[in-house]
Amino acid sequence: MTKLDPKAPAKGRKKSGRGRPKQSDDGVKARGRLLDAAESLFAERGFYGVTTRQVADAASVDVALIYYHFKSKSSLFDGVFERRARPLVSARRDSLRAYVVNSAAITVEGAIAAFINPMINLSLHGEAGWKSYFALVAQIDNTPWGGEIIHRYFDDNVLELIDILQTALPGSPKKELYWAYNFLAGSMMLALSGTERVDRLSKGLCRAKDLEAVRLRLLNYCAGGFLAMITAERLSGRA
Amino acid sequence: MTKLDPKAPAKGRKKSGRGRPKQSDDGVKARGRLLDAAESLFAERGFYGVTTRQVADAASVDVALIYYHFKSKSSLFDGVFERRARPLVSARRDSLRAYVVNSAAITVEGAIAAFINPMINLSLHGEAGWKSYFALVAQIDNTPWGGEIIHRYFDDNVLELIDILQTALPGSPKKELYWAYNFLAGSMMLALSGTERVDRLSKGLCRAKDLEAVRLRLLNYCAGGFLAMITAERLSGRA
DNA sequence: CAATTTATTCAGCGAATGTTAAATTTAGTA
DNA sequence: TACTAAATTTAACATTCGCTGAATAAATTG
Repeated sequence: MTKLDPKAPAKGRKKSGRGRPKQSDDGVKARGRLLDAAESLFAERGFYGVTTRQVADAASVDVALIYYHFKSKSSLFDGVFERRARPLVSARRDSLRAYVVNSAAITVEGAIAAFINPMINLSLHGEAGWKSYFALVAQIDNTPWGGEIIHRYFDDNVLELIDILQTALPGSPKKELYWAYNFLAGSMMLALSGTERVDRLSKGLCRAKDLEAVRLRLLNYCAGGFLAMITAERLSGRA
Repeated sequence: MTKLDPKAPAKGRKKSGRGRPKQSDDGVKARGRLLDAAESLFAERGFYGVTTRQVADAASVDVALIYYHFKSKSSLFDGVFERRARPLVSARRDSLRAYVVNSAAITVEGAIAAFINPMINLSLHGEAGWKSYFALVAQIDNTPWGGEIIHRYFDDNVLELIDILQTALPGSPKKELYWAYNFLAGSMMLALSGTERVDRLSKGLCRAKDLEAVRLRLLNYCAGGFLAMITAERLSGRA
C-alpha cells in the first residue's frame, strides 16, 4: 500500500511566545488558519488519517489552540465542513432559481448546468480552499457515515433541482429522477475530487484539473443519461 | 459530526489458549477471519479509522496474529484489497471477451452491461464480503492516495472496455471515451458503495440495496450518457 | 518417537493520540 | 489606570497505537 506520507514535522515555527498575539502579528487569524490547514489535511487523508498536531503544525500554531477555538477534533471537522457548505448551498440555490426565472423554456441540460456550474466556478475561480473542500466532500460522500452529513447540508438543493427537472420532463416519475440524480452525483463528485484517475487512465490525454473540459462533457453526459433513462422507463412502462 | 461509533470492545472471546489450535477447532482459518474482519471494518471507517486491535477482536484472535500472517497493518490492507481484486478482474475480463465473441453486433449498452454485470452479480449473489469490498473500493476511489491502487489493479479492465466501446462508436476519439468512462465510474462506485444516499434523498422511494433497480437504470443512464457526449462532440467538432 | 515447523496467545515497549489545566500576554472596557 | 476578557503557549495527563519477543501447543517430518 502506498498511501500518503504523513510527512514529518515540517514545523512552521509558531512565532511569538505565550499570550495573546499583537494585532499586527499577521492578518489572518489563527482560527482561520486552523480551518484552512484542517481542510487541506482532511481532504488528503480523511478525518481519521489526520492528527490534531498535524493540523496545528500546518497552521503554525499550538495543538491546544484547536481545543480553544473548537472544542474537539470532531467539532473542528464540523467547522471545516460548515464553513463552505453555507455559501455553496446559497450559490446553488440562487443559480437554480435564476435559471427558472430567466429562461424561456426549462430544459434538462439547463437545469443540470445551473446545478453544476456554481461548483465548477468555485473550484476554478474561488479561493484555493474550495478545491480541498470538494475533495473532502467527495470522500465523505462515499463513506457510510458521511450520508447523514451530506443529506443535512445538501439535499434541499437537490430536491429543488429535481423539482425543476420534473417540469422539464413532464410526467416522469420522481423515483426515476432520484435514481438519475444519484448517478449524476457520483460522476460529479469524482470529477471534482481532484483525484487524477482519468489522467492515469488516459496516460495524460485527459486532465482532471481541466474543469472546463469537465463542465462541457459532464453536462452532455448527464443530460443524455437523464433523457435516456426516462425514455427507457417510458418504453418499458415500469413503475 | 456523527461518524461511526468505534463501538466498544465486543470481544468475541478468543477461545482456546496458547499454541497452535487443533484442526477441528473451526473450519475457517484465522488468516481468513482476519481478512474478513479487516475488509468489513476498513469498508466502514477506512484504513486510518480502524485499529489493528479492532480487527483482531472482530476476528476473535489476538492482535499479534495480524503481524504473524501479514507483516503490518498496511500489508493487511493490501491483502484485503488483492484477495478480491484478482477474481473480480478475471470475471470482468471474461465477461467482456464473451460479449465480443458471442454478440452479433457490438453496442454501447451491451459493452457497458458486460462491464457492470460482474460487479452487480458478485454483490448480489457472491459471498457477503463482496458488499464490503465494493464499499471499500468506492471509498478508495475517491481518495487522493487511492488512485495508484485502483490504477494498478483495475485499469487493464477499463482499457479493454474502452477498446470495445470504440468499435461500437466508430470514429469517436479515445479522449472522449476516457472522460465518459470516468463519469460512469463515479456513478457505478457510488451505486455499489452501500451508502444509502438515494434512500434518504427519496425518503425511501428508492432503495440503494435494490441492485436490480440499479442495474437496469445505470445501464440506460450510462449508455445514454456515452452516446449524448459523443454526439455533442461530433456536432461541435471539437478535438 | 524426537525434532522441527507452524499457528497461536501473552505481556509489554516506546511513540503517538486526543485532550486539559495552568500560565502568560495582549486587547478591550470601566 | 485597573480589571476583565480573549488568545495564545507550556507542560503534561491517561489512553491507545502499531508492533515485537517470548512462551506454548499442535501439526508435520524424519
